[in-house]
Amino acid sequence: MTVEAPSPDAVAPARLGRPRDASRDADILEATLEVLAEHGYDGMTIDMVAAHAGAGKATVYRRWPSKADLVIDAVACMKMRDIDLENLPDTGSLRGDLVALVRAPELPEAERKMRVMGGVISLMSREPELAQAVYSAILAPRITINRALLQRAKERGEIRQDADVDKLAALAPAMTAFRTLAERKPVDRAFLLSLIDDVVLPAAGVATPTVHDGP
Amino acid sequence: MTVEAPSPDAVAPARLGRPRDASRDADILEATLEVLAEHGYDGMTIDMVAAHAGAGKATVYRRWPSKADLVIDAVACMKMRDIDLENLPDTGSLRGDLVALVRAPELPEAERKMRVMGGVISLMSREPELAQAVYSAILAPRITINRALLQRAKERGEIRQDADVDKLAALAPAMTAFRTLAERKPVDRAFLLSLIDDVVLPAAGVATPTVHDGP
DNA sequence: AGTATACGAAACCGAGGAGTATCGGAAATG
DNA sequence: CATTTCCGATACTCCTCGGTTTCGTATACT
Repeated sequence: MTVEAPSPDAVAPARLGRPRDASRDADILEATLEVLAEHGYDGMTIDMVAAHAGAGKATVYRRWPSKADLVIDAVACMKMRDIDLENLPDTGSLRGDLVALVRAPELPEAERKMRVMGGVISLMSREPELAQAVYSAILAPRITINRALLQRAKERGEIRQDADVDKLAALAPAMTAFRTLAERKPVDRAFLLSLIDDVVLPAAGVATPTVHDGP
Repeated sequence: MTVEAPSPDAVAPARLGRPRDASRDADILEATLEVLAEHGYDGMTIDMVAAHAGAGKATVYRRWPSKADLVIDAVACMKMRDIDLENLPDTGSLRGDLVALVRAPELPEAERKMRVMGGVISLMSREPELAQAVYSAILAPRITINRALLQRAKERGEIRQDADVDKLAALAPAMTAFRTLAERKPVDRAFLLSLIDDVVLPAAGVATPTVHDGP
């Protein structure tokens, strides 16, 4: 994304003048997400973001050419703080794996992701790049993890062999988004556990749906 | 909602001058929904709505005091064209009832409802009246119908006695909204039938999940 | 006819926000 | 120390859009 200035020595950019403070980038992106989650794309102004980041407007526009570019970048940069597919939970049972993904300290962050998505949803139709960023940063991580866990359970013979893994993998994210954005109710641990025990596991055809309350 | 002019004879308003053309109301509300579905709340301008309805801006503002009021009214007025709870389908089986609700000619209308909701989602947090209108006009009808059908199936002993009827009733609307707004894929008959057969019915614990293709 | 209002079209007003430019100061290079 | 660029702050331009008003015409009641 970043255009490199023409320099014969690519290793040492060695530009003139005061160098950019890289820490401002992260502050601005974080402020963007915060304002976005609270006010949505159109309710967010660059001044809000700058003030929230303790930065000047010029500092924002020196890094991103427009509001749209800033938002796309901010959304795309949410991707990282998630679980990598390498070390998934492996408790032996599908329920154990799913419950292991419900970690209380991450719930507010997950809920904010949903609110960010809500704040840009009406723009996604006209900005495919934004739609792509939302999908790969917010939706894909959870769906992909769920799919992997379900597929493993299927191969283990723990769930129905004709289970629709793709739909089941999207089930929890869909219900969570729905609850946050449409019903405007909180997504707490109880809701997620009930979702696992009363919807996902029964739909997957797990033999013994267990009682709530996890490890 | 309408304020009545002080008139001794309530039966005959008998106002002076040219009377309002009531047909403009419906045209403007319909135009509002159309523009809303395509551009979202902030992308929609009153001029767009007026042009789309073949009306003048003044005609709009003579009826609604502000853009927000117009949108709330337009959303609230979607409620009607839905099934009433009085004559639900009653085919004898839960699957039959659910499949009977999947009627091809109504799919585009249902999809537009979802896009309208998407265009307004970021505003629902700051406008409780709008959130209420969205819920009762778009979400509540489907959810309530599903809940009634599920409850009946439960009393019939067709589904698990410990099935979470409330969550199951919201399942299809949530997945449909998710598919339309987040995944941006079409909601066609095949998707809805697969949703019934591969997710809802298994989750409800129906004994024999049947093959796709309905009556 | 006379009056009062609704209609579509278009001009108009004012607020707010995206984006730019300027300023004094700070931090790097040479 | 000179130069160059970054920084936060702030003033400024330009344009869009919500909302109002005006105008010529149409349609009702009296």
